[in-house]
Amino acid sequence: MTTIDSSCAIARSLSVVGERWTLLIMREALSGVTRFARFRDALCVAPDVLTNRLNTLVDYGAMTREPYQEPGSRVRFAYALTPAGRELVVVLAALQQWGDQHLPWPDGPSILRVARETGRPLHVGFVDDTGTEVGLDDVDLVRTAAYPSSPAAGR
Amino acid sequence: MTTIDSSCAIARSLSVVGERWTLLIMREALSGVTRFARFRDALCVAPDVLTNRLNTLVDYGAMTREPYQEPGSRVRFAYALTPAGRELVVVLAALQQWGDQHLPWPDGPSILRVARETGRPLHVGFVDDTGTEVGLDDVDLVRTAAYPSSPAAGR
DNA sequence: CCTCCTGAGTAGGTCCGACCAACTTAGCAG
DNA sequence: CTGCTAAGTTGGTCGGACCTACTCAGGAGG
Repeated sequence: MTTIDSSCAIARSLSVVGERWTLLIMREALSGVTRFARFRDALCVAPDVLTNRLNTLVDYGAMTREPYQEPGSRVRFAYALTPAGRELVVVLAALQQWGDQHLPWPDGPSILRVARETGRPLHVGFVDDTGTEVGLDDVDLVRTAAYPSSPAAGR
Repeated sequence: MTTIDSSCAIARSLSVVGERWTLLIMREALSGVTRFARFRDALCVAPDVLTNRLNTLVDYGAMTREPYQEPGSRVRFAYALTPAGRELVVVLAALQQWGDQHLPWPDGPSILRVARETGRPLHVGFVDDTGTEVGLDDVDLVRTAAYPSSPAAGR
């Protein structure tokens, strides 16, 4: 996936988070995991692949790699989400919502999205600049002048 | 990706749409593409890979494969989005929004999301059951009883 | 009739990346 | 000085992505 230079924002995002394991790594990170071995053990992902994915996440600003030192231990490295990385919760929640609806699981959802303040259930949707929600059928994707006219340029 | 039987809805969704090309195929489908050759030419994807991806999308209910016949031509097949497939616009828009914000492109966004009725710009976000938007920091992901306790079960 | 063209794939070979297991390196604990 | 652990690196295998060429069916044109 070397399409980071695509004019399509979807393709650019996918070049960062579209490889295998990456979004599952972000799921773990959002639930508080920061260390290499915990990612590896939680996901059973091969260490070389994990190294690779963490590096691209750091390279593109979704995570930071920072040394830390627990008392009585040597310096180690922690992977922390950046604000940009934290915003991927929208993508993850959208995938989760889709999976819950269209690929249901006998026991029901294993994770719910609720508002921290009110406890109300949440869903992911489209909102306009006045804060009112808009249904999927009212969403229009319009091309700007930046849209490429040549074929295959949207790759 | 044979994790369609995961208890995690994110992992299940990714087993359907998480492979390379799949979400780009859905992007084309959402902009009206229905035929094999048009997908292939728009994305420059290898035909065997395209066959494979279209089949899994059909298998899991995101698309249908239906024969059609243009006058003066033999029967061919069209790939059409199902309602479930159309709902993936939320995932695509979330990826697009993230890419526009964090991996910007010199010419600016090539596609905008606007409300069909009002023309107002749209973004993807969390909405509660009263229709009010909730900021990312107010989103809480809570585990239900269906959440697996064994390690690596969330894969 | 024979040939060409087009749409929708299938088939064969190459190569890269995921996977697995073993090894490494650095520091602390006993 | 021997283990133990965290955080990787390295080497080999194998499946899937990739590219090219081929197939197959039905018009259209000559």
